Amino acid sequence: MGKGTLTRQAILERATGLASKAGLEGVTIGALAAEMELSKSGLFAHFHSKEALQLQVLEFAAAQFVEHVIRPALAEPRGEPRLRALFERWLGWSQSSPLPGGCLFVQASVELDDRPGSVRERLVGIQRQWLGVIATSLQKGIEAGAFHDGADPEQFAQDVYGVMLAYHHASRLLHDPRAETRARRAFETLLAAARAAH
Amino acid sequence: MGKGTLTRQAILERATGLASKAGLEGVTIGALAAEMELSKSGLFAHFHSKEALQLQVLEFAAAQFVEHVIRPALAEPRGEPRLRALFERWLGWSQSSPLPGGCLFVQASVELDDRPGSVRERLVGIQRQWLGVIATSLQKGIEAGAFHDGADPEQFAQDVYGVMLAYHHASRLLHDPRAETRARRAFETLLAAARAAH
DNA sequence: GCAGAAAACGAACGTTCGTGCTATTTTGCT
DNA sequence: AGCAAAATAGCACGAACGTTCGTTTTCTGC
Repeated sequence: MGKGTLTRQAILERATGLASKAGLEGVTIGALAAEMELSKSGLFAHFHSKEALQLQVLEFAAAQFVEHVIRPALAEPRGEPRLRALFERWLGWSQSSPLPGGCLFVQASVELDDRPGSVRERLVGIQRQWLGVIATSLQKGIEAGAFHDGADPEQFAQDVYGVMLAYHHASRLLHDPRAETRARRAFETLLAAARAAH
Repeated sequence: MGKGTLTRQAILERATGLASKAGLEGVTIGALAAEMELSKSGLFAHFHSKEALQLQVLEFAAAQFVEHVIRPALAEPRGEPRLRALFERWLGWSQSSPLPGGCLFVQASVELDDRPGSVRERLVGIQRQWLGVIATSLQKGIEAGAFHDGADPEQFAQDVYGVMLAYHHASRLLHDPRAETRARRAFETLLAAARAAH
C-alpha cells in the first residue's frame, strides 16, 4: 500500500468521526486539513471534490459497519442469538470511540433526507441493505422454527430501527441514563412477540 | 399588532419550513431574506443574532405543535382515545405542509445533539416536555383503569418516539410507502401491550 | 399633513467555504 | 545516486456566511 493510499485512509477515518458530530456537510476541507495537519489543497488533492469525499466517507463507514457489526453477528447461529448479536453490536457501534457524535448514518439520514444527489442515493442503498439484513435474519429464524409464521420481517426491521433511533435521541440529546436499558427492554419485547409458541 | 410584529411572524413561519428541510443552521439569513423578498439587513434587524433567530424559530414551532397536536389531543377522553389522538396528530404534524422537510424537531435533535448552547438547551426542554406529555397520558390511563399497572410510562414514551422516528426514516429517506402503515401497526402493538386485561 | 418613530435598504467588513492553478518536496524504483 | 512520479504546499479566485453601519423609505399618532 503506497503512502498516498495510507494517508487517504487516515483522512477517511478522521473524517468519519468528524461527520458523526457535524454531519457530512460539516466535514469541511479546512477543518479536516487542520485536524490532519495538512494543507487544504494537499488534502483536497486526494479526493477531487467534496462530493467524492462524502461518498468515500460513507463507503468507509459502511465497510466498518460490516466489519464490526454485520459480519461477526452473522457468525452467530440463526434465530434469537443472531438477532441479539446484531442488536447488541449495533448499540456498541453507535457508542464506539471512532464515532464521537453517535451513529454516522443517523446523522446522515436526517441530513440528506431531502437533499437529492449521489451521496443521498448511496446512503439509501446502504440503509436498505441494513434493513434487509435485519429482516432476512428474522426470516431465517422463522424458517428455522424459532419465530412464528405470522411475524413480519419488514415490520420487525422498521420496529428495531425505531428502538435504535429512540435510544439515540434519548441518549445523545436528552442524556437520559436510562435510555440504553429501555432500548434493550424494547428489543426484548419485540423478540418475545416474534417468538414461536413452544 | 404592529407591522414589525407581523413581518417577524411571517419570517418565523417561513423559517420554520426552511429549518425542517435544511436544519436550524441551514436557516441562512441570506436565503431567508431572499424567500421573503427582503434585504439581508432588513431581516436581520428583526432578530439581533442568528442564535436569537434560531431560538425564536424553535419557540414558534413549539407553539404550533402545542396548538395543533397537544391541545386538541388533550381534549379527548383519557386512555386510548387520548393516546391515539396524540399519535395521529403527531403523524399529521410531521407531514403538514408548513414542514416540507418533515418534523423540525427531528432535524434539530440530530443537528444539535452535540452542539452545546442555548438553542440546544431550549430544544432539550421542549423534547422533555413532549415526552412528559406522552408519559403522563399513559399514567392517567393507568389510573383510570384503561391500562394495567405494570405499564411503564417512560418506557412507553421512548417506545412511541421510536415508532415515530422509524417512520420518519423509512418515509423521508427511503420513500417506503408502507412506512406509515407499519408505524400505525407498531403503535397499536404498544397500546395492546399496555391494555388492561378486561 | 407633519413630525417622530419604526422598518427596510445598500454597501461593506472579515471569515470561511470549495476549488483551481503552479511550485516544491518527498517517495519509490533502477 | 539519480530520476520520474506522486504527494504536498502555497496562493488566489468567487461566493456565501453573519454582522455592522449610515441612509432612506414607510408607517403611525396627533
